[in-house]
Amino acid sequence: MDFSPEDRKIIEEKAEILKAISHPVRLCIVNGLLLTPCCTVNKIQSCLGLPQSTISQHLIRLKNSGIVAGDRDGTEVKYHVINQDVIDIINCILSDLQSRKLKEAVGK
Amino acid sequence: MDFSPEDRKIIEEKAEILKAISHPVRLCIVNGLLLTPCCTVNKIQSCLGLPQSTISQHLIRLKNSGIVAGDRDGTEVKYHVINQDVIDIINCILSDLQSRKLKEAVGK
DNA sequence: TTGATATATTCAAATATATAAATATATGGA
DNA sequence: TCCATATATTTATATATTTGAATATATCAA
Repeated sequence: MDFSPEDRKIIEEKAEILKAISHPVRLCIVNGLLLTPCCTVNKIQSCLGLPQSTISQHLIRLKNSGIVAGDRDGTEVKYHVINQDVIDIINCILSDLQSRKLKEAVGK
Repeated sequence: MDFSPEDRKIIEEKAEILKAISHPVRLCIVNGLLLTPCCTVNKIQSCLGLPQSTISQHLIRLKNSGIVAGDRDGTEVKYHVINQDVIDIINCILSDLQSRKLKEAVGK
């Protein structure tokens, strides 16, 4: 168990990704964006019931970490997840919650 | 995309796990413990070249988050990973690094 | 241009985290 | 018991993060 500078760099990059999704609000946002891609800030805000600036700041954090990307559509910006590690991690640890959500969606 | 209190609780718990492994030193420790289980604090310390108290504190953080457990063996304490989510996540995002390490180990 | 809506940015305050030296505790052997 | 080794805890300091109000910007329509 010994790490080269290259190994350490990989570990630091992965740690940065984990840190970006390790906040409940951001994990919620990313999980939501996987279930319902192309949400706007407004939609996310009304789901989570937090101030607009708080949501915006979390989204920018996620964008700066390369986890989400936003496409402007008129006055709105639609976000979606672009990082495969994050997709894998969430499919891994939130699969139960996700499949339950999908069932609910079908039930409607 | 709407979350019940139960969903939120799940998300908070998972976020807590992610946060615990989102620090480079702790990610390094956990990754190392998966490759080489039952390391002592001393061994981890000499691998990472950090003060003993720093390593100990990170290990305690990991223990308090339910990610590792330590077994005392005389004066030593041997740690290993006990959290399946964490095992899955690391197998997911550090598989390249891990398989390289395993090859190196075989090559010796 | 003006107004309405959506999103981003700035700012200050509160809170949390990371670090390492110093110290304390635990264990086993002489 | 006393000593050596290993690990845990305390403490102080530095740094980072989170929050939301206030403000700024962007886009479109009238």
